Amino acid sequence: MPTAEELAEILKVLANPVRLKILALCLFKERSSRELREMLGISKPLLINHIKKLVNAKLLDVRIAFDEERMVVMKYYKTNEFKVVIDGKVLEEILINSLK
Amino acid sequence: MPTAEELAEILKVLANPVRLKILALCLFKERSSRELREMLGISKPLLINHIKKLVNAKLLDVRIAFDEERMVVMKYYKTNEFKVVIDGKVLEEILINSLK
DNA sequence: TATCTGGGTAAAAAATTGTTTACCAGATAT
DNA sequence: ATATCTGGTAAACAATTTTTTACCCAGATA
Repeated sequence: MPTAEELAEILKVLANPVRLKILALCLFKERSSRELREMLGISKPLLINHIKKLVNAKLLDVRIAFDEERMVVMKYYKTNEFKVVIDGKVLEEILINSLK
Repeated sequence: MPTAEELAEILKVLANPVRLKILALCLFKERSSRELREMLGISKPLLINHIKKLVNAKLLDVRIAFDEERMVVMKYYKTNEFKVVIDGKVLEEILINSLK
């Protein structure tokens, strides 16, 4: 049973087309930073900024792997399974929580 | 089948605690501007601003009534029935639309 | 040496949102 | 006349979010 503030917070993370596309792209297979950048056509700091927010909200998972051959740490992103619903039932819960 | 931009737009309207509370308060009965202002403790222009966005997104309905006795136009707000879902299935649709 | 890859960050600019202040009309009441 | 109520709006200011620019590391390659 979320409060209006809590629900708004997660919706704020989802309410961005770039972040929705990142989640869509990492839905079936994990993607590297570079892959995402090329598919979305956005700058590195911008992608990292969006990824931060998604990881922070636990919508996106990170797997850190060490490439033995190239001696490089790699990060792979994959969308976490989630389901956010906003309907009358959820609003009713908010109403009850705000009255309390 | 929404695009990432379309879904983000409606989520942006929902991603605000005040607007979620307005929808919750107008869920079971229609409310006047004054009622909402007193229950939420916010200023008139601020309430109207939030209401505008909700009505614009078709999440909130307005009924305009003329009070014969007091010769005053009254507006009553009621939450429209809706259900917004964000999950793997929706993200998959976004993925297909963005590839197209 | 210079450039590429991988991983970033910090700060500033740009754009969007949220909120306040001040004002409008029309009718009623003091 | 002054103040209340209903319904607003328009402009300014504040705060947040998005995006860019510039910089950092290390290791491999030309």
